[in-house]
Amino acid sequence: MPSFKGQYEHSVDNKGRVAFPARLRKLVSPGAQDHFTVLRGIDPCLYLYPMDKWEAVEERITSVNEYTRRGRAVIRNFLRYAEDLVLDKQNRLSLPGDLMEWAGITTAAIFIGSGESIEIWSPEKLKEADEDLTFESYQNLFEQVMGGELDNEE
Amino acid sequence: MPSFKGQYEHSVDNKGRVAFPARLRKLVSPGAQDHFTVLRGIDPCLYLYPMDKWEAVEERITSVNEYTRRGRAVIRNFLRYAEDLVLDKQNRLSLPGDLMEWAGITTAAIFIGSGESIEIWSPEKLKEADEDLTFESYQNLFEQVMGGELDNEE
DNA sequence: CACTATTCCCCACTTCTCCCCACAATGTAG
DNA sequence: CTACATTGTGGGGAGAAGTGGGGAATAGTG
Repeated sequence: MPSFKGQYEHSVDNKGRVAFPARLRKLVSPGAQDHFTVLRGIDPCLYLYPMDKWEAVEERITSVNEYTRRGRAVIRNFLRYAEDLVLDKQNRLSLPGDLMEWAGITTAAIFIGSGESIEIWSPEKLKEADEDLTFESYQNLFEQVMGGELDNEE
Repeated sequence: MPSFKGQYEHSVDNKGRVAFPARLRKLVSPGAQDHFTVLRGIDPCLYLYPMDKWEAVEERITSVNEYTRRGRAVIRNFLRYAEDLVLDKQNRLSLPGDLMEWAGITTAAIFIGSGESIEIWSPEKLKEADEDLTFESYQNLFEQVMGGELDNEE
């Protein structure tokens, strides 16, 4: 199954709806049935998982030790900002207001295909995050990925 | 399977379409089924991978840990400038507008067979790159890379 | 129960993508 | 040299994708 890839900007209408990019839709497994889960990311953006990929994430989170305060804190703060979504008949998503606000998304959103999941950024926040992404750092990144020095910690 | 080789210039029409060189098409494995992935290169050009070759790249990228900010950044910034393409019925590619713009491709594109992949250059950028690399310095480079220190870094 | 707010389906319109047709240029076989 | 196939190039047009708004059904509130 091919990874999500590419970046696509779409406008958010005043009802909080965003078109889900058609190119990405073609990469969603039919098994996901237009069902997704969004949640806060560890960067200032939202993560969007199609249903079938989300199941793996749930397995990961349920494997966290729930009998420590650290473990409970992670579980609590991970899942409390997660929400299930379904595409409407026009292939749009209604992003929850609190998540949009947290991610700084107002009139436009940028979808970035990131392998197993999709990131949703406000254009402004993405621009900030991109300030330390020069062409040179992209070249280094490229060499890492293609060239072989990928330890799984990276 | 033979390596991609040779160089072919084709015009880009005002819909962003470029003919895929017939000579190269004959070298694409039937398993690729006219499917390709383009992405930014580490020189100011685009890289084009037939599907069967690209799959190995995806395997590498999906092995990166997606639960760290560093890993996320690697995945995001690598895949966001990549896009899947399919040849149309006239054996043409529709290059994405943002990638064309980044590579400076407007009315013409030069395909360069490069082993496992194909490079796509704007004629202007290629000329600049050629001017930076005289034949003499190419001779030295060639000897270094091919003749001697064959570590996988170069 | 009445009132408000929200959700989501449907419709309308614009833009874009891609299929199809056409044709010129090049290559190939007899 | 001629006949025919392949390749490269361009454009028209059907259908898909993106965007916005009206309005019915649903849920939340006092």
